[in-house]
Amino acid sequence: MADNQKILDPQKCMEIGRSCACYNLRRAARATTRLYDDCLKPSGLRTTQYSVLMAAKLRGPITLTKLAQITVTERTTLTRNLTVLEKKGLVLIEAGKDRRERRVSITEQGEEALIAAIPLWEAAQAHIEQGLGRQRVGALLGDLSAIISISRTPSCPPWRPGKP
Amino acid sequence: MADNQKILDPQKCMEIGRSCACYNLRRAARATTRLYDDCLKPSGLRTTQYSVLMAAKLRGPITLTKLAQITVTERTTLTRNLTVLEKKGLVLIEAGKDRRERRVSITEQGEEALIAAIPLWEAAQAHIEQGLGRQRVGALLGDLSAIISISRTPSCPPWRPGKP
DNA sequence: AAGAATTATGTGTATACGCATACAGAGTTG
DNA sequence: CAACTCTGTATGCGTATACACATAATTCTT
Repeated sequence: MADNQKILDPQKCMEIGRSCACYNLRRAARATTRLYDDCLKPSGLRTTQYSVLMAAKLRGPITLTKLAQITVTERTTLTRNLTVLEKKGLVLIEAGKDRRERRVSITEQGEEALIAAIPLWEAAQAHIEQGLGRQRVGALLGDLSAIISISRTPSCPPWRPGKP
Repeated sequence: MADNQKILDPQKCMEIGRSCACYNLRRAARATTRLYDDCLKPSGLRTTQYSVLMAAKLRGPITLTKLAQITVTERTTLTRNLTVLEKKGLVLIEAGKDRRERRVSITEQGEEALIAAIPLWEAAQAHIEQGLGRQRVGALLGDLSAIISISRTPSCPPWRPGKP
């Protein structure tokens, strides 16, 4: 089987499009984001903001880097996402003992925003669970966790040059 | 069960964070995107660009709106994504008979980019399939398709005001 | 055929995302 | 303590995402 074909086999392309984990995860993420964003609209929060806020609530005062690891977000992305929440007064960002650190915590106003958002989130989540079935949703969540772990494992060596 | 609590139950928050379909889909999408982007790096294509290019290849000359539906992307987002590919000379965008339409097709250079990218994509995909198992990947793909359909179904009525 | 409704697309604005790079504080070593 | 390294963040840049709104071309109505 010659790997480096000069001509693109339509059959193969079809199969690639159908089976690509990343493509389909991104499509599904976009679709669900629109649903959740739409449901959350009355709260003034977007899904991303809701998620970060919830993580800040749960993990209490936490450093940027740790919060980024939990949410599988680039540190630099999280920095800017948090800026939005800080401007809205929903989170507090302050220096820790180690003055390099920035510790994130939820504010009173942030908690109120969450309280308002939770029933809206429940509607979106219920829509998914009713459509797919709770069991399948559970299986999906397990697969997603596994996918995250696997994606973080830096195999795929020939194409991950790293730092020489 | 009082729905509108004044206090956030940590237990409940934990459960929400663990079970939110959107949050976990987005996390997984970010994780896989980094893996695929990393593998695709030698080709000069990002995952998004690779996917759009592949769709353009498969669907031949196709209008923006239809391509947007297939890729589950906002039309306006796709417009800008295509601009990047057009600047690189990988796609051609031209008016159709109906002069409102913009028809997208892949160029010769675009096909060459795909040919170079496919083995890199295969490495990323193989990494996922080896880690999760082909069967579980298959189940996941099915769930993702279902999630997309469900998310597009505009139930969730009280929170989708629509146009009055 | 003039006007209305519909369809296909583009722009302004704002958020979300991440790589490369820079910098500042903390720890380590001579 | 000076120099080096390591760690935690921030900034510059470019791409990705989508809503609200605007525009142009087609189709429908009367």
